[in-house]
Amino acid sequence: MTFSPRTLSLKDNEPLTRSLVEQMALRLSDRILEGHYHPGQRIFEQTIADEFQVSRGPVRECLRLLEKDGLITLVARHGAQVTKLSIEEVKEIFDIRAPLNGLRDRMLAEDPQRELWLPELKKIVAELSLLACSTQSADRYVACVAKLNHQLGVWVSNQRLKNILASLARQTRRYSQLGLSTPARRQQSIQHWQKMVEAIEKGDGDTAQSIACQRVYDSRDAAIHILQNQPASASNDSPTEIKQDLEAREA
Amino acid sequence: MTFSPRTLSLKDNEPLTRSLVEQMALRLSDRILEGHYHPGQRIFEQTIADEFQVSRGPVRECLRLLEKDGLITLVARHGAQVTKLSIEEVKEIFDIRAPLNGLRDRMLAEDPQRELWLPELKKIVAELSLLACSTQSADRYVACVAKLNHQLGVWVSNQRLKNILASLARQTRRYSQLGLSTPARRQQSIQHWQKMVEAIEKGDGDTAQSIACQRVYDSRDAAIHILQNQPASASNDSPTEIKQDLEAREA
DNA sequence: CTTTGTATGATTGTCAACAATATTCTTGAC
DNA sequence: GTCAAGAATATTGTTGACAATCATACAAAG
Repeated sequence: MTFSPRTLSLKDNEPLTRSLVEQMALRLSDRILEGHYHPGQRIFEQTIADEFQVSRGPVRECLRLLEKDGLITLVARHGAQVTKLSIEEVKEIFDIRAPLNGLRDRMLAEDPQRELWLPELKKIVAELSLLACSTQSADRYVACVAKLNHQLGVWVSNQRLKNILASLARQTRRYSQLGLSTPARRQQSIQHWQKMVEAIEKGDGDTAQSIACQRVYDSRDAAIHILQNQPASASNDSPTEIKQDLEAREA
Repeated sequence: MTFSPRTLSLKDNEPLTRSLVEQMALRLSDRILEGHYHPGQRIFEQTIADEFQVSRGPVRECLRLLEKDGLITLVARHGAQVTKLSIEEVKEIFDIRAPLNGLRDRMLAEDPQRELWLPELKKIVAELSLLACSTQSADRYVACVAKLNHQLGVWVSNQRLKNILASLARQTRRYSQLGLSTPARRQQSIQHWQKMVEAIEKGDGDTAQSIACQRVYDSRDAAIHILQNQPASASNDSPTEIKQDLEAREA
């Protein structure tokens, strides 16, 4: 049991530059984002430890990381549960994303070396335009927007900005999808992106910033509108989450 | 040893709503911010554990928290050291603070209930004006600005924004002080604050936002200017920090 | 029928010991 | 004197066990 647990208890092909705890955090956050756990569901240390064939120590550190990332909520002497955001909290996060996306896109528009990555950007936006026309490809459109945002993060020089934006995007992933569920919204979205490319090409930071800001506010409003009309997915207020406890246990 | 370690190993008067780990994180970050540890200094788990009279388990969780807060840097299989920021990194953080402070002050200016806290705000700004005139009270001026920023955080409704801003402010605390070291800069600073109060009183979100943004950029430029002319405090590039290791061990 | 107290199990919080790795020190050759 | 290899030490990574706390179920009293 004790021979080289770091390489054995997880996928061997993953790089060892990341610690065991960080690898677990990555895989756990994937599970949460893919909907394997649902909001409000409790997460038990021993369960996770068994699944990863690790003791509870590293699991606890891992949960601290996920808490700081906003994906789970830790209550002292009660444990962890997948973060369940109220409509107000979703709005809060989008409100923060707006000016930060504005900053990012301004920096990109004012990047002296933007010629290096502009072709790649145009390619993705073109791909996006095709998907936007199709009426039934909401998932693929969302995936492409995610890819686009990821690439923009790669090209931006401010590493901390990149990390904060990635964290906020993760926290609102499921709600961003909501905002792009109608073809009309996707049309609006693609127009924003096209104008963004223009602004970046011209080096117009002001325009790029305001477009980015507006784009986030539009997703915010669309998401909130849907959430308010379908309160089932965000208003389950049973205080103790008993059913979900049982689900977690029988798994 | 085992009788109620949670209340015994730390100050008894602290509230128990916070876990032991969070209490330690608070006290450790205080130490870092007060300069008890200097940038680049290594932090050993066992040393901290001994000082707080706990085992290394909680200390490790605590260090994970501080890492996410940017106060320490964790390297796998090497340990923790107090984060040492390059000039570029300091600039990065200020660049993020600018639009977020802008958002905060816009939200404050557009708060329908701002009448409730405006008098208190005016009082602090008045206090600041007095300190700005005095030529030798840099420390007290900095402290007052910190109090002001803290209060603004209390009044803003977006909890996440408040937390992110607080974290970024902590990371740049020692550099913000640098930016306010000259009386001229303090004069510039107080003028910004006075215009801010006006804008908030009028409910002028646009102006409040742009003033806040400019205020951060001014501190950024002042801090960077000083850092570039006094590179001693940020360019100690000895890779292993040997001397500081020794200091830490003999303590 | 509701409520209160109690017992029981489940879960988190902490610890001390061990394993694995990194660092420092010593020794020796050149 | 400088460098390299190996030993010794220091430090981090992980574990299993125990203590403290929480939640639930159940019984008894009102």
